Amino acid sequence: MIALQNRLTRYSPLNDASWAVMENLNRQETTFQAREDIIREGDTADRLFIVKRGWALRYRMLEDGRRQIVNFMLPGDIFDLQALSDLKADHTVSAVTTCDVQIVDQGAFLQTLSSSATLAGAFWWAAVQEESILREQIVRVGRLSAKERIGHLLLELRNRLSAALGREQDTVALPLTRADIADALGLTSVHVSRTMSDMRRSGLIEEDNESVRILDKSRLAQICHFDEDYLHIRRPSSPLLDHQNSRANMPR
Amino acid sequence: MIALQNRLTRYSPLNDASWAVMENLNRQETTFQAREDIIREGDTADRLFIVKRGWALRYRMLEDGRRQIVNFMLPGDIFDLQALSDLKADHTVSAVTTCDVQIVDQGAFLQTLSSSATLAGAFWWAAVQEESILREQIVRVGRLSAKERIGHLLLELRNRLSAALGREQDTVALPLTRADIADALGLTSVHVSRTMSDMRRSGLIEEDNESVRILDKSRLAQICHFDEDYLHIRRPSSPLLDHQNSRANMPR
DNA sequence: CGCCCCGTTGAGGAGAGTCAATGGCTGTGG
DNA sequence: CCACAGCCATTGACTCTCCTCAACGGGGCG
Repeated sequence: MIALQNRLTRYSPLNDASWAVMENLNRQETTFQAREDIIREGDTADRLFIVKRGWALRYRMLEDGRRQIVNFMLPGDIFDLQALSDLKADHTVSAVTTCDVQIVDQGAFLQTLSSSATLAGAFWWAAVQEESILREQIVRVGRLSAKERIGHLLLELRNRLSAALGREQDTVALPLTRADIADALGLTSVHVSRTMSDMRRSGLIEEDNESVRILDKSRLAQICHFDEDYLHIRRPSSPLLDHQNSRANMPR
Repeated sequence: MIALQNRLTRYSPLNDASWAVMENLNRQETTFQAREDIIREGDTADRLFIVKRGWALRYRMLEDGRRQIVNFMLPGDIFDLQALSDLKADHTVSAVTTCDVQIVDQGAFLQTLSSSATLAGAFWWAAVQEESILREQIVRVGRLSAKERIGHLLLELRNRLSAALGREQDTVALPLTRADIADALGLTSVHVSRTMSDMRRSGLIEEDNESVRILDKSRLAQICHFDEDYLHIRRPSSPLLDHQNSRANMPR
């Protein structure tokens, strides 16, 4: 709940009425077990999902067994907002940990957009950020070395989790195996293991029981070409968010 | 014009009124020369762009000179729709060839969405497809070999250009250097050159003066794990597109 | 004509992959 | 309570894809 609240109010405050509307969407909350599929390739994209607790990830599988993780969904993240289209999903989303997910169908979503411009703005921001994360993932996988990719991902997760929690954290619970990290970064689990060991030895990170501590955020960011402002988006005064009078037809 | 028409009417026909609205947006059309920047890193994202003629590309530059091309914009493509947020752009868009670009500001865009649900739907679809292309790029760069990446990209461009032209084409003009292809795929121009020479020798493609001919689409698709249905999205009957009565606040 | 950009090719090197073995941890069942 | 299976992280040895550096040649253009 806190995570979603932080997410939705990140760019503009929500009044009580808007919040009440959100609460109202709460009817269909489902818990998925770790490794359980939330969306399967081929499912029709006619609902959107909000992570209340736990982690999920989106991946695509090749016929020969290769897997590419496209992105991670953390508490407070709204996903398949963009995909909402009644098309068949071309990827699978599955739970990393036990995961409480709020499922919102199209109708309810459209109602929500109609009833609150503030909420509509919040959803819009979530979508903008989602695409920004995809672009960053392309740069990471396409042009960074193994060490840079890992550090860069850790910093992104650190920042996103800090935002969800509402306070800066340098130690983050990381419920991922080496194979998960490898499949997200276009590497192998063996090489991820080697590289993270190096990073530990060189004093960049510490690891302890499924959690990682970033020892020197600025140094790591510099090494990995991580833009410290990335996702630290301050609220601009956008007509998109304040367009009470010109109600658009297009959701989102 | 044909390209944009094909794009906008891909999923649902446009009536004359909607089309008139589109024409009306035509006021601010700009021509960019090859290599000229259309959007610079740091620019405020307060306009959207429609490619009328030519190619453009979006890239991110690292301080040490590495470049990652995030995606290509072809005739008919609408871009920065998703980014529309008054944030500072974290990437640059520049023209590949001489490029006619229609620039639409936020106000005009919102007006358009309000005035035509059909157009709103068309824009929505463009956004869905844009994100789908980004996800595909992640899989390509993350998990495919050099040969697979190149073939996969060629097939995507072939299909997108065919859609823009309104008929299937196996020979496509490819105004990209080896370095461009390399920076899109996370390779070096030397290796792209070598690999494409191999592909020519093994009878997968032919090249002639800035254009590529795909000799056996099915075989190439199989080799590269390219989903032939990718982007061949048929129009589903989505409430999102027919929601005349519940006008949403959120643009797009 | 000469410059520059681009594609190509060769030689050698490096980063990441493959295969395989080991050891720790956890869960389970006798 | 212990034995064993299964999963995961780690490490070593070796391989291979892709990179780096460099040279050469063709074509466009001033």
